[in-house]
Amino acid sequence: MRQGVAETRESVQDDPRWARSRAAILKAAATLLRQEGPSAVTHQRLAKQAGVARATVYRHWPRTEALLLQVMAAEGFPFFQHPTIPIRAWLHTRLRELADDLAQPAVQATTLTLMHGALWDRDIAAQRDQLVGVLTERVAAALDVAHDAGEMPQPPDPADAVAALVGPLLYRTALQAGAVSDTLIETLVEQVMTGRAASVPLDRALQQRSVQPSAP
Amino acid sequence: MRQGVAETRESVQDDPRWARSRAAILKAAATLLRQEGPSAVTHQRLAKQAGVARATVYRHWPRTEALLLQVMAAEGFPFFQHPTIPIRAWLHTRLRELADDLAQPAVQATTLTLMHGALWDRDIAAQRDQLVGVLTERVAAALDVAHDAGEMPQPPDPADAVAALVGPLLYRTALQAGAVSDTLIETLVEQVMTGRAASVPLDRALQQRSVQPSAP
DNA sequence: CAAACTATGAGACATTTTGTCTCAGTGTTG
DNA sequence: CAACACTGAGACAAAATGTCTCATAGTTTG
Repeated sequence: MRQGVAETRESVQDDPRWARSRAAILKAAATLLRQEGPSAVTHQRLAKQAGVARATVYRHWPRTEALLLQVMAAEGFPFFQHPTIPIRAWLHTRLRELADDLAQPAVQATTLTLMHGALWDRDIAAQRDQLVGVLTERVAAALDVAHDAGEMPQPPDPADAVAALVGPLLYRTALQAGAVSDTLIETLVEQVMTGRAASVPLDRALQQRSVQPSAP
Repeated sequence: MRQGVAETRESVQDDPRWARSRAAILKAAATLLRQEGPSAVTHQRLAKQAGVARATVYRHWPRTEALLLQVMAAEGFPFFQHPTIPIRAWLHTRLRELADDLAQPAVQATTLTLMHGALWDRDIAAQRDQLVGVLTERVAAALDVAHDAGEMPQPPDPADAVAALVGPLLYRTALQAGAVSDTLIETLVEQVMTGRAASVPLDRALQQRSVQPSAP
């Protein structure tokens, strides 16, 4: 970028004009994604929405895919951190936070665009894998705490536990288009914490993990 | 359609040429969706892929959105039919079928496009609601059978049960990008059938059901 | 403060894509 | 065989896309 001249100061861009444009475009991208979906995130629409010139959008993000990825990555993931005992109560609170977050249209837009786009875009798939990895690690840590505290008989497979806890929230939010009740959360926590059913000796759950996108 | 002349024979189109073109375009749409995603499903790409003229694609589907919806609706939903006792075993087999289906790239493409597109397209949202409705009804029927057979202490809320059963499969398939193990299925079935945790007297689960798309 | 930078806005420009239309050719039906 | 209807090929205007130039103005440096 930057007027064709090679970068002078590393890759850090501290020019306030550049930062302003970047912020405006990012905000515009988030708005367009939320209101009309990824297909509305074009350089032309972005320029109009952000109040900048079309060329400026091209200078910042030659490819809109990278911009969309930036929007999805910007969210961060402040959930399931710092487990405390009893884990049941902690889990309930965290799942409630996540459910409230997933109730927001903007979050639904980024989450589903991430899941959807990962099927065909290698970079989006990497972003998705990273998010899933973080989430699994945090829940695994919490389950360890619970087991150490004697709150669980046998620690389940972390990946399975995350699927059993978060999967229903996703289903309720994205497919049933409804609110997550505290009753549902309570049921899920109790089910997972009780550690019902078979343990996982040779679990083939993640055997084909992290598949690459593109045509099969 | 049809050369500008008003429709002569209702809306049924039995001309073999028309049927051939339609089938070729539908097949092309499914292929493009699976391999490159919804953004690749344009009239131009469809024409090339289907081996028909561009004008023909416009004649059949002036809007590609309707075509995509057709592709997603064409799948049907042959799952969770005809419950038999014991429901545990029946549920296990049905969930295995669904998981195997969800493992296919083509099914992932249509399913996630349905969830994703429903956020901004009213028609897609309707299609999604219909799918969810059918699924919930079938599982509810199965749970009734289980309860009548004394297999379950207290019948859970059907919507919650579906979320608890199918949600994890979706999470494993679409986010963790992994295979669904029989162990996971067994765990899920056991958790739901045991009817652990609070019953659902005044469940607010689906209070904001079937929200309309478009900008918030 | 003044000069050297550097991102921006506005627009030109060629190219591609999109949507609509016409018309001759041909498969289909009666 | 004759009337009908869909298709393919292409023309066409409009819109979108990607790249470029240059004057202007905001920013940093001396």
